[in-house]
Amino acid sequence: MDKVYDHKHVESKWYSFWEKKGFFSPKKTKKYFSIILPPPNANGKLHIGHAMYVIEDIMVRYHRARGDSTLWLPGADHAGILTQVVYERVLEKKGKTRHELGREEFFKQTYKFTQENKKHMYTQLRAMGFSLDWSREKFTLNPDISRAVYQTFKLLYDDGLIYRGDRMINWCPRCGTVLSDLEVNHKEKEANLWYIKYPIKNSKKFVIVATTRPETMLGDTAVAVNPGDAKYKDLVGEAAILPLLNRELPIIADSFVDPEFGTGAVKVTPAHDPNDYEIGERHSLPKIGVIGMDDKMTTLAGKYSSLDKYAARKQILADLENQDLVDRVERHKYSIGVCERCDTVVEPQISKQWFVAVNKTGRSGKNLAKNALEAVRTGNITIIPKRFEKIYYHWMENLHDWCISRQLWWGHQIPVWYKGSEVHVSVEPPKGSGWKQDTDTLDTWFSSGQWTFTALGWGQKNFRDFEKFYPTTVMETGYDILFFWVARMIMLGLYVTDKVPFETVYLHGLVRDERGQKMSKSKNNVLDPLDVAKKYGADAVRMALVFGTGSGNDTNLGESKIRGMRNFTNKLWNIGRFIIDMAPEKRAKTKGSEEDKKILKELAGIKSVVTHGIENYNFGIVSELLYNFIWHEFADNYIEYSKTRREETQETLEKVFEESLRLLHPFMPFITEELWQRLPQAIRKANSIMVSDWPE
RNA sequence: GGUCGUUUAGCUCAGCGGUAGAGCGUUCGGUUCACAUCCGAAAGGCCGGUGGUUCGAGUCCACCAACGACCACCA
Repeated sequence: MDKVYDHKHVESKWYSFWEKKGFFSPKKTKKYFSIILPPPNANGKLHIGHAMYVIEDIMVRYHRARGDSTLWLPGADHAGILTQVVYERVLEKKGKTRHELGREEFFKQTYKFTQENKKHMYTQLRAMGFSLDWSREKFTLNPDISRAVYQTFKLLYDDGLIYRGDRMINWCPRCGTVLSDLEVNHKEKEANLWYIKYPIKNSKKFVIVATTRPETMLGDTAVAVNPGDAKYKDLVGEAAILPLLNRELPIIADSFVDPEFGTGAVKVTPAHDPNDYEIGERHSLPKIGVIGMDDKMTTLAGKYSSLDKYAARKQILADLENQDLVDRVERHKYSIGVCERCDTVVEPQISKQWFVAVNKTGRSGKNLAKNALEAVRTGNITIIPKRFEKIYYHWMENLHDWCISRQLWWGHQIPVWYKGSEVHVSVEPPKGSGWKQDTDTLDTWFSSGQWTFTALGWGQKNFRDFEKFYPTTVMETGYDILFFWVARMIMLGLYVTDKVPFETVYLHGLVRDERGQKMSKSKNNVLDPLDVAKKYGADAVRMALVFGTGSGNDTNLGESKIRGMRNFTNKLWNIGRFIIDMAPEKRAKTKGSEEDKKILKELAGIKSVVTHGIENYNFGIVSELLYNFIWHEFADNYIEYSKTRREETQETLEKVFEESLRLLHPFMPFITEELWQRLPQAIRKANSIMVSDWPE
């Protein structure tokens, strides 16, 4: 054995050994343990956050050693809007647009793009040592998955829980699609608040309204005041004249209006503001769309039509100034919605879209949000750390209907066909001619929300895995997608299968750089998991990611920590060298000295602590204790002690080392396998540490 | 506006009721004898602040402060 451990000669060798032996597939035993890998987006390579999958690998390797029928199922996500945006950027560099390619060709190219990324990502997952069952690999856009997703759509539709309607939605003018509320980020901004004078009909007086968006005034259909506002009491029922267009606007009373804000009078634009939309509904106001889906003013905007909305704003303000209708301007902080994927300012629009009625009880008696809340409240699903349960409740209790249609080309096309006024919802296209399929695609989270059961074969030809491994045992993912994904999986899982999709949700934190800053290319602080794995070994990277971390908290990771863990691999290696390479020729019976008793007692203690720790998701502590035991108890104390009496300590050395390797294997699979294989055959009870029993 | 989290050694973080911990860094001393990716020793903390509960509190409770995150339809 070399003096220094070289992971390069070890890691890839063992991974292909395990894979060839079929160790990643579940054995047939009574107890099941399953985790569905949160599918990484197939539009790039893996980042350090994905390396957190190591937590899943630890659980999976542990349960395999416990003898459970253990499945860890890999897959990749087509990631609808994000992938479309990414591939559009690829096209942009070639000076092309998706419209030049056309829908079919764009889809074809994007598909190819994702398959290439996928292949590369899978290589990366293997390099990290993740013991995934590749024979069951799935892609969210596979035809069989698509069929299953269509079945769910139909179930919900037939149950009255999916509907199509004109609603106020978030529109991204850049992406050209509707976004769900979750896909809109709110940014705090300081902007002008313009106070505009609206003349009162048959009077020389004005009512002054405040707005941050003067261009929307062209779509005003009322002025609203608070019903209890004495200052405007006499105006209610009167009319104001909309400047520039001279439209008559009723002055109405609505309790939404805050008498303390601005002037206490609000312009109402039902077509371009969610609150105004609500007011409009309550008072049956007309809705005049003056901003088009392309962010240019429509023909309803009169002389401003075809101007970009910001250009229109400028012009409108100038025109108002000329008529002396701008009372004053204040600086004002407000929050503005932007597209999560491209940062473009989102425009509220009224548009016909497909929605999931999350708060409604269907004919089946099921209610998505209610049932999903109950599952956690009753403890059928446990969320770790516990504080996220409260966050989950709060979100679920305030859910709005979920818009699931997207005007994208990349995704599952909506399984609805139209012919004239007929609407046909089904998995297969309807028979007969003249039917045209809906051109929209489904929100990517609508399909990934079903991943726990579609990936296991639900609704497909081979659903044996579903019968065995569903509900899955643990869902391990980042807390940042609790709403996007976890909540949707709970809703759809319960709805479709009548069972929880998983028993436990374990949420890990985000990986940040050494100083706690978010990793980003512009800051040049990005750690590529494969780069560091190449440099220090995947074992070291894995250990560094869990060592001394608390669940649900963000973890700061720098190269120095990984280096420290690499040093630990070297320590292990040299312990191995000492025990294996430099074994004494003869052995004597163990006398059972105080030192022997001490190390064996400590070993027994560490076994119990590690077992409990893994069962209770305390990976940070467990890894730290193992590290300290092996280095500071075993190496620094017992091995030092053994040096002067090798013959009578060799047996204990081997025993403690062998068991330590098995305990450490879920964390550092490669080096533990390598060293374990070098131990005397007599003390190894399997042909791989990966399939040997957990130390009892 | 609401909710949640964080605040412990120079840096990054564990610990969450019983005499202050780790990794990295720092200082001093070690070249045969597994490992300098090492060994031995040491310095360094009124565990954010103020009250309270307790025989006993980084550890539980209340309030405060700073930082961070998330949610939210105030023009």
